This record gives sequence, C-alpha cells and structure tokens, in this order.
Amino acid sequence: MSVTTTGPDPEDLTARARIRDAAMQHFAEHGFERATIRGIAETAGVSSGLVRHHFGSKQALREACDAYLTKMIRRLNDEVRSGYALDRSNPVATANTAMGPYQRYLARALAEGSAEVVFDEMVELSEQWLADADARRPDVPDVDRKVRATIGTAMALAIAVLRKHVSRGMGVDLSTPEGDLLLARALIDLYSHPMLSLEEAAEARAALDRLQPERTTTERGAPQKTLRQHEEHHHD
Amino acid sequence: MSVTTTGPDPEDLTARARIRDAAMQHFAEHGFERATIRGIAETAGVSSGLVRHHFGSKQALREACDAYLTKMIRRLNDEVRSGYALDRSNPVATANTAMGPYQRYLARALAEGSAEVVFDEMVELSEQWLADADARRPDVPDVDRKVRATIGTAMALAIAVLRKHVSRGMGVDLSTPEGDLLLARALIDLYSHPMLSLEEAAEARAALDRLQPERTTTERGAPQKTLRQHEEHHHD
DNA sequence: ACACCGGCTACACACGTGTGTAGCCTCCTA
DNA sequence: TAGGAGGCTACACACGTGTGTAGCCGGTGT
Repeated sequence: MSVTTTGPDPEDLTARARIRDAAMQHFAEHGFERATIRGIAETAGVSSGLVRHHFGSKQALREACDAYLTKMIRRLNDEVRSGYALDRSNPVATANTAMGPYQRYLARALAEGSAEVVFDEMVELSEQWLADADARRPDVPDVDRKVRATIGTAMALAIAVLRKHVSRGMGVDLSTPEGDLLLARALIDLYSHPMLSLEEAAEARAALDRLQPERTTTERGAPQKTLRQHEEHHHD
Repeated sequence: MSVTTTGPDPEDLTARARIRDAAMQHFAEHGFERATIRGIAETAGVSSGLVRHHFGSKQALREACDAYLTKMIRRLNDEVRSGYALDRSNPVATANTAMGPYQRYLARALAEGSAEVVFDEMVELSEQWLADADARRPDVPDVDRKVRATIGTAMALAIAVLRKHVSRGMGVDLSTPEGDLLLARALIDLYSHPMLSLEEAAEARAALDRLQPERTTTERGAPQKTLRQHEEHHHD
C-alpha cells in the first residue's frame, strides 16, 4: 500500500509523474487558484509548456491529480473489502494514513469542492465499518447508515482540512510526532465518550419531532436576518 | 432570546457595510482568490474604487470581514458566559446556528486558513461546555480539555466546511429543511453513540504507548494507530 | 538513411485583476 | 458664501498568468 509516495524514485520518475506530484504539492500548499503552472513546472524541473503538453489545461491537471488520488483510495478500498483489513479502528483514519503525503492535497481539494470520488469512497469505507458497528449495537439507528457514514467521514476529515487551526488550538503542530500522538489520544478519548447521553439524545429527538411540521427555511446569505430564533435546532 | 445578538445593525445602509456584506457573499461563494473586487463592488452597487477607498486592499477587506465575524462570535460567547445559555447541547452547534447566513463565509475562511479568532472563540465555547461534561464523567480524561475542545470544534465545523460533499453523501441538500432535519437526527445519533468501546479505547491507548518510544515512521504491521499522518515530502 | 512522432523548450499574446491617480459632487462648518 | 473634507467615480497602468504557436532534439521503425 503505501505506494511510491515520496522516497523510492526521486528523479527517475517520468516527467509526467513529476509534474503531477509537483502539482499536488503546489495545490496543497497554495490552493488551486494561487498555484501557478510555471511554479509547478519549476518544481518538476520542466518547462511550463510541458505541463500543458501532458495535461491540456490547469483544470485538467487538477483532475489528473484527483484521479490519481482516486486510484489510490480505490485500491485501498478494495484491499479492505477483500478482508485485508489491517486494523478495525476508524476506517477514515486508515484511509488518511494511507493517503500519507497527499493528505494535504486531499484536504485542500475537498475544501475547494473537488475530489468528490475520494470522499465518496471514504464514505463507503466508513459504511462498511459502520455495518459491523451497527451489528454490535443494542438500539437501532434512526438514520440511514450512509448518512451517518458521510457525516462521520466529514468529521474525520475535519482535522486534516482545518489542520492549521487544530494545530494552533492544540498548541502543537500536527505534523510533528508529538502532535500526531496527542491527536491520536484525543481522538480515542472523544470517540469512546458520547457527547450526548441516551436520555439527552432522546430528548433532542423529541424536540425535533415537535417542530418538524413547521420549519422555517433557513439559509441564504442575506445579511440582515442574522439569528434564527427557534431555540432548539442547532447543530451543523 | 438574543435576537439582537447580531442584529440588523444600526446603519446597514452605509456603503461600507454593503461592501463588506457583498464581500462576504463573494468570498463565500467563490473563495478569496477567485472573488474580484469589481464583482464585489457591483453586488454592493458601488464603484470598484470605493472598495479600495474604504478598505485599503483586498486582503484588508478580507480581514474586515473576519473582524466582523469575530465581533459576532465574541458577543455570542459573552452571552453564553454570562449564564445566558439557551441550551446545553453542543456549543459549537449553537455558534454555528447563530452564525446563520455567514456560515458559508466562515467555512470558506476557515478552510483557507483565516478567521483564526472565530475558530479560537468557538474552541473556548466548546471548552466551557466540556467543563460541565467532564464533571459528569466517571473516568478522567487523559487529554487536556482544550485539545479535546479544539478537535470537537473542528469536527463540528466539518459539516459546514465540507457541506457540498456532505450534501452529496447524504443525498439531500443541507440547505433545505429536509437536509437540515436529517443532519440533526444523524448528529444526535452519532453524538450519543461512541464509535469506540471503552475496551477498544483502552487497547488503542495501550497500542499507542507501546509504540510511543519508537520512531515516527509508520509501521504497516504495527497494531492500529488510530489516526496518523506521517508527513513529509520536501517542502516548507 | 530517412521520415516521423512524441517529449520538450522558448517565446509571445490576450486578458483579468489589483492597485494607483485625478477629479467630481455633496454635505458640513466657520 | 467660501472652503474643505470625505464619499464616490472614471480611467489608466503594471503585472502575473493561462494559453497558444513554432520549433528543436532524440529515439524508433521501415
């Protein structure tokens, strides 16, 4: 699994691959808009024209990067599906691990709205894990599994996407082993302690039912009506 | 309740305010880079030069937007702190709700690395909530409260930041009442059911301890290590 | 040997965009 | 009434950037 990634073949890679890697690096670091073809080309050690030669346009280059990630996540998903599961902890965590050095790119891409397939594949991983968990569960979930898997996936990815803020809040850089370890401990703690008791949950659900019939349409960016005032209903 | 929290604002008619609102709208929709001063000006119904006149530069405009959000979140935080707590569910959820129409801007800003203060303020809200929760908790957390609050905050924000993907995964647009409701149900379910049993958690912690002294490289054969992002490439 | 084709480069163009500058108009005030 | 200041506009400039075009070089097949 942890395929090629970084170490193996530094300069021996084909130019096309070098460009792709450089692009992922630049996209991850500066975002898609701010990243420049020339900068990517320089990092890859090629001319800017070659970038266009291999990938037709900047957008296509991004799509190629996404496709590459997609290939990786698919492979991982297949491995897990074929019972090759190496650990039974949070599957998205596994995916994140396997994503390794491309994690930053993935985070950026997701935040910018692309890399849909990667996200969806992670959701599927999560679903498989949830299937097991649901079996062990006493009560019956009142929400479709895929929905819960989706939200769980998003939450797991939040740390990567908001890495900068999380690092600041934790007081330690997530890129360091210390930060990594601290994060793991915190996640274990959080994941093993529900934030809502079953009673509170039931109450919240009841409250939700109570106001289900009439729900004001929230939303729209109109900046005047700032605070919606129905007391219950919070989340997201 | 605190309808006035973020009230319609004294003179929202002032051009400066209109520009700021338009900027938040554009930044939220297109991102900072892709948003143009001219576009913002047009939405605000003013000339592009006036944007520069009021705010010195595009970056300063963004900072003004962040500052505006900061003011709002501070007010909200003060309200909660002064015992005005309207509900005891997840505080970040409350904050998000109060953020209302600016949620999209906040999500973008956070994903792009800015709006630090808003995030930090949310962490503080979360900390206060955790203080109560910790008191009710049988065992003692092995991770600093602020760390857990930070991660919890990030997770809560994940839905907003990854809204597009979450909507797709859930099969319903989060902006609609249906999506909103479904999300609430799912969150209640997720928050009331730990993903790890205490035994699993203990085991994971033990595994962590076991490989703590070792180096940071990911061992494939190593027992689960919940989340791990080994970094490194050659940048930064 | 020749032609060919793909990898690869150098150069130029068009365009959007942030920013700078000059000036108008309308209050407010002395 | 004059003057000034600030809200506001119109116009122009410099520059970075994506993209287009022409051409070179080296290997490979016939």
